[in-house]
Amino acid sequence: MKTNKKNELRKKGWRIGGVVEFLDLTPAENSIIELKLTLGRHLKKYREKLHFSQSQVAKILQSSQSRIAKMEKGDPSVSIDLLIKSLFAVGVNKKSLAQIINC
Amino acid sequence: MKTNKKNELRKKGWRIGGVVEFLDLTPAENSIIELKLTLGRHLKKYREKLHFSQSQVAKILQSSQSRIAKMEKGDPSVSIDLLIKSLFAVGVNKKSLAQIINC
DNA sequence: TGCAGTTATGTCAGATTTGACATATAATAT
DNA sequence: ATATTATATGTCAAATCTGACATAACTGCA
Repeated sequence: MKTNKKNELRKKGWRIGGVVEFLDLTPAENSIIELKLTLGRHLKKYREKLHFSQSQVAKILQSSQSRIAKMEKGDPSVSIDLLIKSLFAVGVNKKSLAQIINC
Repeated sequence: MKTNKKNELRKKGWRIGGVVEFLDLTPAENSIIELKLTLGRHLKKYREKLHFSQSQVAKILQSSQSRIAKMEKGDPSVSIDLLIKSLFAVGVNKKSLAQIINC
């Protein structure tokens, strides 16, 4: 992984786990981070397609505007669980989730 | 949702959230539970294909045998995060993850 | 410009998830 | 039958994630 890419992630708050701070991410770690970013991007896409604000989506999800923002921005404090729950809640089904993940 | 199906889930420890204990799950809630069960089943499938024991996989994942068992059994204490991390760690890629989810 | 609506970022107490452990049960071999 | 190895289940302290809140930054618009 290129160092500037890693710095970009670090800037976003990603802690590149403990001892391996200065080593490359494993493929699995990479995939997880990529996946979160992808899911967040698509959440935003769906929300915008529905012409909803983050606050409106937050209400539907019983969450908060700030958390929606974090999801869409790929904040490391957000779990894949929450991202997938949110996508389902805005009407994404298994099939489209699979497409999102595959891309 | 059929009552006996719901009892089956309840037996496994699923709490059918608070007030709606006696109501059907929302489609989103349903999808999440289904997804966890699917991911767990496939984790087991991959592990067995590799001829690994749960303990061996646990070591790779820096987890524990009991948590692997819980993942494979669809225990409600397991997150989608952990399931997906585990699948990646045993060699599943985005494409096959998408296939798993879609099925 | 100032204002209203929206999104971004930081913080934190409470909730959830975690690995680890003990121990039970199941499967397999000798 | 009884070791051995594998899997299942319950518990819990520590780690992580959550909604909520404050507040900053951005966006368009009168």
